[in-house]
Amino acid sequence: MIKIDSAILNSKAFTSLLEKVESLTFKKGELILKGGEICKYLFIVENGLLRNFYYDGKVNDITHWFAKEKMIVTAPESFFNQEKSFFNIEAIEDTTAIAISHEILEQAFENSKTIERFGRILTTQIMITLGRKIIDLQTKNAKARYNELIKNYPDIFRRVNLGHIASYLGMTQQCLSRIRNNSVK
Amino acid sequence: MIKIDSAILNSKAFTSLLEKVESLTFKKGELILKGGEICKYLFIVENGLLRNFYYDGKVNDITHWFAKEKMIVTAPESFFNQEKSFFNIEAIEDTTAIAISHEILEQAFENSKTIERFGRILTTQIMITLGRKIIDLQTKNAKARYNELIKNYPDIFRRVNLGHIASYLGMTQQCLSRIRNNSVK
DNA sequence: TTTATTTTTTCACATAGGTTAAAGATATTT
DNA sequence: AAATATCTTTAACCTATGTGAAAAAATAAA
Repeated sequence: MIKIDSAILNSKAFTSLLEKVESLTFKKGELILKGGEICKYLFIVENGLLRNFYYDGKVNDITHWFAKEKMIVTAPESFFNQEKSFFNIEAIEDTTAIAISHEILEQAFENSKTIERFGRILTTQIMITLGRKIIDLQTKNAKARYNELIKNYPDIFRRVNLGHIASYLGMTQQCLSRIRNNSVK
Repeated sequence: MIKIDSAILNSKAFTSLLEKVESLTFKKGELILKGGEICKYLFIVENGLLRNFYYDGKVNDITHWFAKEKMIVTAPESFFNQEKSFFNIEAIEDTTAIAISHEILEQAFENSKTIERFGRILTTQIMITLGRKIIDLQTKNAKARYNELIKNYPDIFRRVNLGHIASYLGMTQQCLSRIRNNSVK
């Protein structure tokens, strides 16, 4: 989960970029991007909650990340390289999001060193966040990962169903349920 | 493991950046960065092999990534934000690496839109690579992760001891040994 | 070469978390 | 409010991988 710094959101270069982009609305449950399609947009959530997820080849869909207010979500590989997407994106709540198209963003990168810089800083922060998630998966057990999430994003538990949270945390829903009922240390 | 595109390495802006930076040499086994220190350099390996790793709080050291020729390694959080490092970096072979200091790189970002762009594209690719690693950890079993690595980086197995590879793959050395001896499907 | 050190394998046993199935809860629709 | 669908918990059982300890093999040092 990556939050965009307010200083960036409010900067001149960024607000002038935002003038050129659409704000889209989605209804709860709406599938915004389907795996196999090319992801046209990078979304910055204004209100609501989006998630991107994929299928593990078997039955399950696995949440890769959530994006609530001021957070960013896209299908990274698909959006930045304009190739078919492995990920799906869906609205978990009624959502309005700024939708920056690949074309507009590439243009902005070309034209503005400041935006290019924002892009670099943003991807750097995402890189760091993903690195932390790898470390958590490799060193923490299910209970500890749960505790971490509830500490940092308690509101997620009010807004998202537990199945999505479980897969985000790298465990089954039954395992999460066990943990929540303290039948696990 | 992130390889820098040759087109970038050979570009004018990049070669002029490289004129300003040092090339350092390390002996096999040398600890280049120790956890708790601030990481001064981003390394691009010319010859040899580096790895960055961390301690899991218990006994084990866990390899986070390897960097062989043309690959890049640093302690991302520490280097980019100039804070204390969670990671260590060590030389697994005698190594020469281009060492780009934070100061020089920040200057280059300021002065050159092209370098800024390289930075953004590089962090974007790292972001995508780390995303893939998360997916692998969540959806593939130990055997499948092993097969993936031996397919993509067979030379690693000749150059790195199996303990480091096992932790990189998110399993114990004993588990890796079992897999290699086909006592696991 | 012998000795010491490090790396890799092997084995018996333990366990966190997965699987399957079903029962309870909560929402949503009619 | 009844009926239907969705979400969450519970429980019994299973399995992939971890743990600890030791043997075997490989590598380095004396």
